[in-house]
Amino acid sequence: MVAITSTPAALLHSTVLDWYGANARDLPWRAADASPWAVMVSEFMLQQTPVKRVLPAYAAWLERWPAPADLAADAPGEAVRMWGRLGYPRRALRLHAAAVAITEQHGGEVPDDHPALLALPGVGEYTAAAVASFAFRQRHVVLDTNVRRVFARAVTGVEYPAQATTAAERRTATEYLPATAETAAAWAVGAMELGALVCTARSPECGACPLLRHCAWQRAGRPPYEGPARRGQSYEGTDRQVRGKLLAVLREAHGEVPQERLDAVWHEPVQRARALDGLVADGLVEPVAPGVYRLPR
DNA sequence: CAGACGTGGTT
DNA sequence: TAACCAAGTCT
Repeated sequence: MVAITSTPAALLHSTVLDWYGANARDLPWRAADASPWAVMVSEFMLQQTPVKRVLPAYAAWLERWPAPADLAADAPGEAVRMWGRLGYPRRALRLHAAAVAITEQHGGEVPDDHPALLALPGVGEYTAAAVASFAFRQRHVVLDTNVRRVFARAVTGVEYPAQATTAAERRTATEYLPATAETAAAWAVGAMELGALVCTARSPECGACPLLRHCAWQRAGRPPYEGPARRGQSYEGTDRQVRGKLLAVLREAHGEVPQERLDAVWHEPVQRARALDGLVADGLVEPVAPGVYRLPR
């Protein structure tokens, strides 16, 4: 049902809420019994990693560590190992550090206020708002890449948002933030879902979009993106690739690894050494003796 | 604040 | 195929 409303924002809200009610995916972190910790785990994993790849890792993680204290009691290296091939393994380290902070400073319960969430390792503006909104049903601007794209198109009338989040975007998102907490929380997840399923980056399904008639980009004739080339993420031959190969060996080793096993993953010694040093500096790898390494204890 | 930071799927 | 994209954070 669509509510009779008087403002454009309220119309947008009810339209998206109705659409979400009929089209939302049945994701485990949205289940009624998903704990705040489960929501937080999902948010860490979903930072730059697609839902499909997160699903199995999320289930395995929570089975092993159902509460923050469970993870905090384990070695950070175990978090890195469980992270598997989700990518950006520093997130695993930060999630472990967040679990320690929650255990030591918050009695083992994920804090429910935004500033406390923001103070946790690996929790930035988006994740703090997302956990506060999804887990605690609070009223926050939840501005991720999906919501930014929906705003860019439906409100601003351009195909893509700027590379970095601008003050203008935050202003727009704040203007459109529903007044009540429950509606704001529903709007946050609904706008994200719309961006993820319909208003997608590559080929949006405008024909199936509930905002078709309200969309400024549509009204403007869907003009193509004009800004500077959106820089790709080159990977082949980068330190990141070497780090990934090194860490993969450590993850699968379940113990100490001699230098020669690491040397085998990359031919170029200078870059290889730089990558390994970087992993050590980041705390992802621990030197135990000259020429011997392992995941952090 | 631009750039670093993994990995795999899609176009 | 190379480029782009995926619920970002940190420095």
